[in-house]
Amino acid sequence: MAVEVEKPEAAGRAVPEPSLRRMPLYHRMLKQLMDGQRTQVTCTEIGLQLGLDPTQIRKDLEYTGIAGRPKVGYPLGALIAAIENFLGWNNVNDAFLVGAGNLGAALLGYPHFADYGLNIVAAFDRDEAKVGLAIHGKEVFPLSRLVGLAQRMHILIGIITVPEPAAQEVADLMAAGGILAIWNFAPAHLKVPPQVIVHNENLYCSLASLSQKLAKSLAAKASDGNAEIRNQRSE
Amino acid sequence: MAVEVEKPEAAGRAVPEPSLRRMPLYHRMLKQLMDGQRTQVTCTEIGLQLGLDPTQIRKDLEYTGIAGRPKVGYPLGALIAAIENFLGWNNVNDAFLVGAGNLGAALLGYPHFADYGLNIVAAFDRDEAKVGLAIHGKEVFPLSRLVGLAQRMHILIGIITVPEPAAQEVADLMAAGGILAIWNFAPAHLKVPPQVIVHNENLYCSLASLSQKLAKSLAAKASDGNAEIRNQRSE
DNA sequence: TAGATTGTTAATCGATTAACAATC
DNA sequence: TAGATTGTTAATCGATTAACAATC
Repeated sequence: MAVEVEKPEAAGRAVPEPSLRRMPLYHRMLKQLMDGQRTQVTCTEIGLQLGLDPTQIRKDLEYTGIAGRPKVGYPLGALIAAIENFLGWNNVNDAFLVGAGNLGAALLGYPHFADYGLNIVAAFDRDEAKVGLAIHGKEVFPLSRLVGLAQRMHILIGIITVPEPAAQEVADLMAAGGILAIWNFAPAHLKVPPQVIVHNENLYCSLASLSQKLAKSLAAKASDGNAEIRNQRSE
Repeated sequence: MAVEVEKPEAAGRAVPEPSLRRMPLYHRMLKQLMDGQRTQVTCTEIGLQLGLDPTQIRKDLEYTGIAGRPKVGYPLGALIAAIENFLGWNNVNDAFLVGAGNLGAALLGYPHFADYGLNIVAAFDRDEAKVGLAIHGKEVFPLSRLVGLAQRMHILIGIITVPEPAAQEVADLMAAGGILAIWNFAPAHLKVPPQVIVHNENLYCSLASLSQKLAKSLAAKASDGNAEIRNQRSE
């Protein structure tokens, strides 16, 4: 007998990455409005504040399931709650961080991650000298204990802040420990099993984009300047 | 007399942001190949290694001005040089970093930024206790000296690693100091003059995207599991 | 030559933006 | 009512992917 498998409604249609990344911007702005005794907010207002198109915001907010009222806008409290619910900030995930160097320590000390669904419960490092230390209140364990502890504690999120050459090995350990989402700060292309989600936070990529734009803007300015000089001469 | 202003060729057609962000990935991979005595490389090969489409890579590489040869590929050394030149990594820009906290210190200690066109020459902080310290060899100056020093040293890049409430004020100081590109790590929407480029590196935005995907993937899995149970029952 | 790869043009896909009816 | 805003559909825009001739 052929069994009709229902399409899991949870899968639904994937939310566009840019929309996901704008959600926290809305959330922060709305929280600030909330402090000012407001109860309603319109897309026009959010757009003005954040420099975004109101239509785009309306479409983004639709993903959260909130309903607004024409001319009035969205109820502020309900909207904030809808965003938090949509992003899964209500059920906080425990996470392991591997690589207790400068950047790792900075993330361990990052404020308010818990408000954003992330709770870093422990750090790991290969360096014996770091093992046993507490950095911003999080204990550092030896790398050898990563797989076992991740399995036992049902850890789902791993953060990689090791140097590039060690990144793949750490990713392998995380996958072996049952971790399903990796936030990777090492400039490396990780190979992971298909069920594991990887998010690369490669600062060199961001920097490349910034510096290329700066170079281009300077070149344009220099060119404008030259044109101006030519124009003055020809007058 | 109406003067015909030539369109500055430097402006050209803007390079897509995704292409810019892939450049460093190519660069790193090619550098590694270079160590292995190779002299040529094809898009097929790069694509296989990085999990990208060869056609996309070919289009990206076209922006650097490199020319390849059918069946042979691109000359490795020339390609690396073309990428570096395209991204402006040959002329390194001096930068100021404001906010010598955890994250700021991590960036001050970030390795190889100079190889990627960025040279952080000084840090600034409002905290008197930090002023005068050297963090990873970079001296910390009081915030009050930012504008003057930026002007005198012709600094073009500013990095913001202060807490959110101070970010706008720091951006204003940077703009006043003649800085043209801001790499902003504070979760704030900065208002800057039109000539200033802002790149936001908001970790909460990345995290939101990651955790929402994880939540969705878990929901799908749970739903699959339920479907399986239903199927077993119906057999 | 045969076959793989480049360079380039066309088709597709997805996100943003515009248009507009419904409604408060 | 008049006018602003939501919700939704269509048009536009830009990036990715496919197709294919040129060529090594």
